[in-house]
Amino acid sequence: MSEPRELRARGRDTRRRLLDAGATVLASKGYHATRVDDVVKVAQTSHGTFYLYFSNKEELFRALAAEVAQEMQALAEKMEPLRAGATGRARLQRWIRQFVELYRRHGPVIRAWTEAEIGGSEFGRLGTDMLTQFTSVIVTRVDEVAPPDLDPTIASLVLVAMFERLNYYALTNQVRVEPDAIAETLARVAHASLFGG
Amino acid sequence: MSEPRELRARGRDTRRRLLDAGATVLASKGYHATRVDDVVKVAQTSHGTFYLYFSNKEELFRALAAEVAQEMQALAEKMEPLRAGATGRARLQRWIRQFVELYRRHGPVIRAWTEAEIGGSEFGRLGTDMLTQFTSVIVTRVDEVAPPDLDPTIASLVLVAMFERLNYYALTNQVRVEPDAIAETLARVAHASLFGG
Amino acid sequence: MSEPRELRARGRDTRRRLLDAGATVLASKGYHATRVDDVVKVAQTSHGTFYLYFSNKEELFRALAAEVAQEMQALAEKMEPLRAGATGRARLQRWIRQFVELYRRHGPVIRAWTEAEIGGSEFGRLGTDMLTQFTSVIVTRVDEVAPPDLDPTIASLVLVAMFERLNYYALTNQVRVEPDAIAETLARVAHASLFGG
Amino acid sequence: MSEPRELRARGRDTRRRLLDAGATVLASKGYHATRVDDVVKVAQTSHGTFYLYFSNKEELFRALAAEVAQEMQALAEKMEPLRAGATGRARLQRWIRQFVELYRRHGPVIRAWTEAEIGGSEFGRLGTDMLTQFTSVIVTRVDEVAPPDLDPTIASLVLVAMFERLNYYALTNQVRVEPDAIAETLARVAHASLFGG
DNA sequence: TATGAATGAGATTTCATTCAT
DNA sequence: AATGAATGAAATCTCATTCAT
Repeated sequence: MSEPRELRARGRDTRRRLLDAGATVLASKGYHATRVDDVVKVAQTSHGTFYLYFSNKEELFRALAAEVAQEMQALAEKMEPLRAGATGRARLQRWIRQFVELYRRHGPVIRAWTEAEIGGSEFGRLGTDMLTQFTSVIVTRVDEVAPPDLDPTIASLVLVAMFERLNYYALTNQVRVEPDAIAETLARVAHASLFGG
Repeated sequence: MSEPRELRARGRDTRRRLLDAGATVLASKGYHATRVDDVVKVAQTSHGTFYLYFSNKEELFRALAAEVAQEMQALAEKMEPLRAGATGRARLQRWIRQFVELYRRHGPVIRAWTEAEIGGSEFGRLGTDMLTQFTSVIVTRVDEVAPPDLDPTIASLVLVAMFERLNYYALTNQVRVEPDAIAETLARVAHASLFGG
Repeated sequence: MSEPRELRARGRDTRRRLLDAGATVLASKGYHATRVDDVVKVAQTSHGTFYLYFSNKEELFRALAAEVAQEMQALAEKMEPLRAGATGRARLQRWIRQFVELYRRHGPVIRAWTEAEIGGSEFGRLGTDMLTQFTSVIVTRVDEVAPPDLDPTIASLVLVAMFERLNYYALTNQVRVEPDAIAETLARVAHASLFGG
Repeated sequence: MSEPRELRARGRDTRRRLLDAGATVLASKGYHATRVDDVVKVAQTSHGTFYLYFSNKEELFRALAAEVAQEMQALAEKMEPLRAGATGRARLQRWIRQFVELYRRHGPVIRAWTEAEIGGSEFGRLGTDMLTQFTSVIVTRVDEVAPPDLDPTIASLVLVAMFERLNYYALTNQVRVEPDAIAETLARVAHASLFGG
């Protein structure tokens, strides 16, 4: 079914259009409220074509998620060791700035994970896994520097939690905050929690 | 329609059962996937009865949300001024401990807000409003003590973000973390970000 | 889902109407070509109602098949020992006459089994099982009287084959044959094949 | 459309491959469940190509049926006059043996006729016609020898019914019966019904 | 106050056939 | 002669809401 047929240029284009349309609709309606109908309308194609490329709605989002997961994984691995001092904080801030950028581009998909988590769909599990994996890299870094009385796992979860959620607030709510301000504040709080003020 | 008819004891009981059932189902399936059918099954009553008490599905969740909103408002107002030092941190931790407890009881509804936010339902807006209101109290407290180079609004958002999300992770994911450990870590990070290590 | 809810008189009536409608449509269109739409039209009800009683199309036919299977089983068990001579043949003929009657009433369902057999649906398997069971009773009777050089199993299959198919031809094709003539010829051929002319 | 264009060797080959694929799929899925998609996959060609050779799905099956019909007609005409006695029976058995062989090769198509009969498709009618024609030859032979109190038409239908169905049972059901055993039993029963034991 | 039954709009999915290269 | 891609009509199924008792 979903056995990835060899695609010619046109086919690849259509598939891409469907993926992009999926992301767009996801952004405005959320996972559960997204209709295949909306997606094909945005992609300017037909129902039939949709099922030519994805065997169902969930698969479209899995494909979308896989793309994002890959980027997140890559970003996680780019995180350098944490360091005290202004230089260390600046370095952390630069990394967070990239996270903000990534969230800006893929926030809808990441949010959709969360939404799908509840109810135990395949897709939701993918999100949980991603977060877990992402966090585990952070744990490594935190572990290297955390004071002995701070549990590195919980601390890392706190960091990921605030990274993710603040970006979420910034993206959805009226709260108009500049990406740089976000990154700065996050870096400051994260750094302070590990190395003190 | 929804103008609360005078209810006898039996009626009040049925209504209560429906609300509780709503919360239960919300917890396991999330907002969009919750079916009236599930709710009435759990409440051990019928479709017809449901619509005797709520004019539609959304109204049930609004009622549920109103209850939670009230508790959150009360908790926010109980937040005392923030103080440096071990005593200040301990006091903050006690307050956070109460938040953890509240989240433990009402997490599903809070999560559902988030889920419903996307797509712009009435219910979703209610959640946004709640968070905004809740945050605004925090802002007041943070404003009293934040160093001049820290934006109190963003900082407060960071705090709310990490409060909410860490609890969320703790409640959904496999991550088995004790309520007290959560409160402690959150208090520590929050305190450090405002007063230094 | 299909857990047989307790049905009140009205519900039982609707369910019955759907079953009868199913049999009617089956008769005119066959299994694969039958549309839920046709069924509900004949039953004078709605799509929604259909799925209140059967969780899908196949289940309707399974229910129908179960009813027929029960009648067939009962008829098989009513078959008396086979005997040579005019009396024996007359007795066999009376039994076959009942089979003809049964086929006249339930032919469409029996035919649908055959149609569904190919492709391996649940429903198809039910048909195979029924035939097997039905045949096995015949085998018992044939075994009591068959000459030593006649394999009772194959012989019984031949009998069942001609019983079923002749009725089928009579019911579908233009071939206008009277039920009594069918029963007589079948009895004659069956009797001759076991006891000679 | 379907007016057979002059085909070069390559075209003939493709057409043949499609016909064979059609028979294969028919065998495993039955008429109604056969998809053009399955056929072209087995034939290792494309949708577009399919419609180059057949103007629609039904036409493929008509072509297939025509081939089988021709063989059946030929076999029917090869049936020699029926005779009493061991020699006559042996002769009949040899003919039936050929029928078994034919059914073994073309059973799927013959079964598909039956399946398609219901619902009144062109293809189904073709099957009915074929059976009628086939039976009419048998009637001629039976008429020559049937005792006066046996209706030759019904008797012939009985014979055809048991020929067809027993082979069908043997081919589909688990019933493992040897071709020779089938032919022998069929010959015995048929012969007995006409000439006595 | 309660409830079993019914409804129908709308969502997903399938597949024969046509198109464009 | 061949084929990858596209289409859209039609089918199945879901579920919030209303009805009738």
